[in-house]
Amino acid sequence: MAKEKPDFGNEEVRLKYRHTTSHILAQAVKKLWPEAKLAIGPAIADGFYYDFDLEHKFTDQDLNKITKEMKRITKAGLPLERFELPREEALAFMKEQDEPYKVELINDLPEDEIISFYKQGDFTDLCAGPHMEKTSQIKAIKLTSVAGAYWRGDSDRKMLQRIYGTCFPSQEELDEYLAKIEEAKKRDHRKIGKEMDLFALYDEGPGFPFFMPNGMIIRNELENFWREEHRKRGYEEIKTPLILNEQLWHTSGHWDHYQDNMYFTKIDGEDYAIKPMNCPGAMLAYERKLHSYRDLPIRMGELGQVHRHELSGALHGLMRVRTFTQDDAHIFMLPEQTKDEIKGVIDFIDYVYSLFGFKYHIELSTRPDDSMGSPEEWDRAETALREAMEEKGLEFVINEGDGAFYGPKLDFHLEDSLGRTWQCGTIQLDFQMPQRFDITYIGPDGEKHRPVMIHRVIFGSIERFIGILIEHFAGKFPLWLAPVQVKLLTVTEKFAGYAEKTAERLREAGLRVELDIRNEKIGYKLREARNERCSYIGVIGEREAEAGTLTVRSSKAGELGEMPVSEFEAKLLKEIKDKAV
RNA sequence: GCUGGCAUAGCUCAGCUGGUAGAGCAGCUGAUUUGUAAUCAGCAGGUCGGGGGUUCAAUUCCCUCUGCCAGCUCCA
Repeated sequence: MAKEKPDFGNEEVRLKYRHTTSHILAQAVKKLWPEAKLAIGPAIADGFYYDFDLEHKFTDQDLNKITKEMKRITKAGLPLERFELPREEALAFMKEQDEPYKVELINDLPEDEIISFYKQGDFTDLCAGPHMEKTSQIKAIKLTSVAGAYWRGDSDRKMLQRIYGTCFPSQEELDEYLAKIEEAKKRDHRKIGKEMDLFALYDEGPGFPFFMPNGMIIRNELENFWREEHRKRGYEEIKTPLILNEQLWHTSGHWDHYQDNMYFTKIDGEDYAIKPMNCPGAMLAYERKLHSYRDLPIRMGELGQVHRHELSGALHGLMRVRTFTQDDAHIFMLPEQTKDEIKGVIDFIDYVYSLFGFKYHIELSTRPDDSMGSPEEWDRAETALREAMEEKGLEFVINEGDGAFYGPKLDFHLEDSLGRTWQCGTIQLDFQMPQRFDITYIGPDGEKHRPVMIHRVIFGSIERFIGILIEHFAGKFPLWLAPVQVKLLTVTEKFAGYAEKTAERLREAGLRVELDIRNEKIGYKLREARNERCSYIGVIGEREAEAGTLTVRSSKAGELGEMPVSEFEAKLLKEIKDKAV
């Protein structure tokens, strides 16, 4: 029975397979360290893990030892047998086994839940299942790492040891997976950022990235694009200060709800804060004058640099930093304009992400524990976001309790090279700030009314977005973003004159051109130019100098052969104009 | 912040159980004038992340701080 290879294309089968392997991991650990206490061990996206509470710290050698024991268990071909117990017996059983975490899990199960166990050989685990029939169905196992993880994901609880692993129905598939991970690591934006000299982080400023000339090119192009697209969509742009006085942050609610993430300073003995968000500044900008209902919606954009105190362990290249620039905007509108504005922003985000070929998923983050405002206001805001999504026919997952303290939000998540997702775009609906700042517009009735407000970003943070771009394109950026669009290489120094003239012409046309007229072999210069990920390489020798041509190679399309400079120039300008990827 | 690991030249890395450091690439100098992924030679480059301790002697052992990596927590 069930001797055929499991269908790994089927998610249920895959999860079942890996869940069974996590039980085998637990069995092996219990065999080697009987005093280990079992927590939980689910299957996850690319594998599985199991959490243990154990005095002994697992080492890499231990992982090898455990793997050996796991292989012994799979060879033994133990059947997995399910059985159920009434609540009291289940508790007694786990108490007898001295598994306090399992006891806690059982205690927290709903009254009417059937409590089931799976037994393989001398090992039994509390588990809802399902599982494979026999341990021998598990073929290729790799334990990948050990890391700390809080019991029940609660940082106030004990930290356990988590062993991560993965498994496949064949060694070939496992090897293929591991090779893919190795490949993906080469796309790491921290590595490419260093290789292409885009940005740098120094011990002098952990989480405070420096942008180098090549990185600034990408950044400036993105910002130019951002301004142009916002202009088209009826946004105006402002810039608000980095430092504002303490009182403002009391008014906004940041003092009460966001203080742990803020930096503070004193000026002339008065308390000031460095802004962690741009909204309070935008509120002041809005209320500088009276607004008529005819003026709404007002879409006020700002490339606003914020500073947030992130925990040191959370920092990650450009993806998670302590200062970043949000491509922020605050939309002030009539209540009845809410849904259309939300839809407009959804379309805007989709337009930008699609331009780069990004895949993304959307989450609706709801009311957090520490929030401002009434449940009714939150319901109203969540409903508006939900309905806008539903009317657009878009799928989303609910991220319970992850909203901002002032309102719920739609989060747009992009993937890095290893498939980790990062929140980039977000649309947040806010009924709180308008009240707190008492901002108004004059309605048709001549009375003051309260506008509704949206906070939204498209890139999210320029820094994080650049990180995602680097990994997505592995440094081979679309031409319009590429730091070096063209590099001209001479075969010998004799052709330096023609090369310089050509470079001058292309620069004149607006292209970013570098020139390599060094006295080196063409193969050497070519190799260097390719390593620098120049978009186009133009080789210039005797033939080209005579014919007024270039021999062109594209970083994406390979050899393109010889072409007239005019044709080359037109081709590149079109590619830039089209923002081709 | 927490758990574990790591920190040697600009970069990538060697350096067994303690005896004050080495390679490749990059850089500089010279020669080579070259047609699609590395021409040759020479030179220079490091108080071995910071501080403290043990020792006759510490890059190596211990403590501590800082930073980095993976994960957790948190989040754009």
